[in-house]
Amino acid sequence: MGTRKKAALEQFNRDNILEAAKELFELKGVEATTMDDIAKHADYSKSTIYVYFKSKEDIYNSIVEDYMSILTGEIETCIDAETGFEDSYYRLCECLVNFEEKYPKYYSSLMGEEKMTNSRKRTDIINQDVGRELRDLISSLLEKGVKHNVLRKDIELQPTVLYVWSAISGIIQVADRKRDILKKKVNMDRDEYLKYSFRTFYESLVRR
Amino acid sequence: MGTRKKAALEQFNRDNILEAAKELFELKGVEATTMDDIAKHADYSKSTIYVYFKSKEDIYNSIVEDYMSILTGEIETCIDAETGFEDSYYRLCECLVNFEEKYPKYYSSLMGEEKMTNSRKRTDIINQDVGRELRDLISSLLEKGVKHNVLRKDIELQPTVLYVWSAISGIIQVADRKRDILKKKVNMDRDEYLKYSFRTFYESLVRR
DNA sequence: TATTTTTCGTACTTCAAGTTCGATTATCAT
DNA sequence: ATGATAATCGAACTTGAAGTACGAAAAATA
Repeated sequence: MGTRKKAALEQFNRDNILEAAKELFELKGVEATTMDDIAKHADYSKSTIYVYFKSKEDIYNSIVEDYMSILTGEIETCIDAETGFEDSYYRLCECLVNFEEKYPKYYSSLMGEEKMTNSRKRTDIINQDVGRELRDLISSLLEKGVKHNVLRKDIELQPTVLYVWSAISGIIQVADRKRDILKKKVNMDRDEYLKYSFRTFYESLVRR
Repeated sequence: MGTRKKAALEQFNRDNILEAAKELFELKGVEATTMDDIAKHADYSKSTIYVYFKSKEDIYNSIVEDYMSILTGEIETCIDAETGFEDSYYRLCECLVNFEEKYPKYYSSLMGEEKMTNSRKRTDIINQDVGRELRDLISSLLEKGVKHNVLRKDIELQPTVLYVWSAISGIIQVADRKRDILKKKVNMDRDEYLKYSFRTFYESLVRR
């Protein structure tokens, strides 16, 4: 078999397995899904699974990487749009919110939490490859703000990239986890709260 | 034995076990610590451990609750101090930073992340008991701001409690996890970055 | 058809959580 | 002190899942 076809076939198998795993993770949760489950559902023998992935964590990480590039793509279209700073900012927020709604299971992994295991070995892919793209995107968002002269003059670009990222993702996380409290104590639904928070946060960035 | 003495003894045993578990969790990580390890190190038989705690997760959660009340206490002294809004705000930030430095292993659990397991059953204790205290403390911080007329007039108290909490904890989390990037790309050490972020964020709250 | 590669199936190993239960030891009430 | 009650021990056991081993079967290739 040509190496070309062979590689494609390998990719096909990997994708099948990942697809099956995604479905099960979604359905029963990551912990509750066993390698036997995945094998059965993907229609491979367990041995074959272990040919393509060296561990369950390996599978999980591959899925996270997939989602990471999807998210990066979506953010790119938000920020690259031909609009001003304010509009792009809100689009970015919206994009992250939508993503968190669609893939709550993966959101925290993507936002830089530990991977599956509690081991301290942090995979560098997110921090260095795809993460890089993200930082560049936010950086170009901020540059819009500079160009249109709406950013506060004392804003420094590089640290603000991380600052914006961390605050927005923190806000979304809490909005998800404290739904009850939002409802009961704050008397707001999640969307209202998010809108309010993003708007308030916006004020920390722009001239008034 | 009087029920009084008996209860005290039970507490004593529980505390011993928790103490041993804390040490091992610190030393080798939570996942890597087995129940046998804990039993041996605490000098009880495994059966006895299971008399006092129904699972490893139970132990972990108890430890988290301990730290939660420690943290709440520390925040209380920060905010109750006889100082103005700005000062209390920075004290709160500092307090959280210190805590994250001292107990990085527990920080994310305290901040509302999932517990040990990936199960969706969220323990309500944090959300309803101790979490309540925290929200009250931040609420009283904000009231200081209102009283001294430094808060923006369009700030609504209740949602802002969560807003402040989520942004601050997000900032600290990222500052910890992206140390490398801070150093290499932003050219700032963690403390500088935190100072910068807290100051910038402060601007989203106050009149200018 | 012969050879090599991939997949399969089954049984195995390992490891840790949690259980069982009879034996042992400590506590207490009389 | 002694017999009853309760707490602890220890050691073997069960369960469940990750990951491995390996020969048999099937598929692709030459």
